[in-house]
Amino acid sequence: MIFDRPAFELAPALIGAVLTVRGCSGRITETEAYTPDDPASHSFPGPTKRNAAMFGPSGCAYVYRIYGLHWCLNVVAAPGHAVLIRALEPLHGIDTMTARRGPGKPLTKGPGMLAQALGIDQDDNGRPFGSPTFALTPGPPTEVLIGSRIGISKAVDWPYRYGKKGSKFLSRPFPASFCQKYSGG
DNA sequence: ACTCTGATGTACT
DNA sequence: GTACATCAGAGTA
Repeated sequence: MIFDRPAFELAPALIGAVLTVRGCSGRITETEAYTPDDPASHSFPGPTKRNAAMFGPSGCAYVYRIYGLHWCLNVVAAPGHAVLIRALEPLHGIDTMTARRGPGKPLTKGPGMLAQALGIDQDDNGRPFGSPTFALTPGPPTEVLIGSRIGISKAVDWPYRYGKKGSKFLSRPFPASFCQKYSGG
């Protein structure tokens, strides 16, 4: 898995990859790309205390708090680039994830939900992927849908949202999207 | 199915 | 003071 490349290349390549966090894992079904020239990106103003991990080594986590309540998990790509993990298909540790989320609640169909399900918080900011307990492993080639990003107010039309075609584990459907096949790596 | 709104911390003007 | 890369619950239909 090559992390040191633009986020709009890493983001589709992560669709189908397996994310493992301390015994819980899931197949990535939805991502978004954020780049330094993107007004919606935390890296747009340049390095700050919050976004420091985005300018650190590739292949590490960038974790931030959103709306005072939730954590969001990104994968650092090239410097100033990051990929937001927005949804997963749960694979292992489902009982643990259910305990963290609460019975009957969706586990991982949104960035805040999956961070809670996986137990992600501030302590994971800057942590490198590549240990047995914190890993990102490539998946098979996958058909990837492309659309515009969710929950932002700037650069609304940039086609930087990516999803696994046909997946039921998406935060929202992809309306009338492009579809392209990516090799999972 | 949908729309509306409250909750809450932090970075920024 | 304002703006968030959000979610859950209540209300309407």
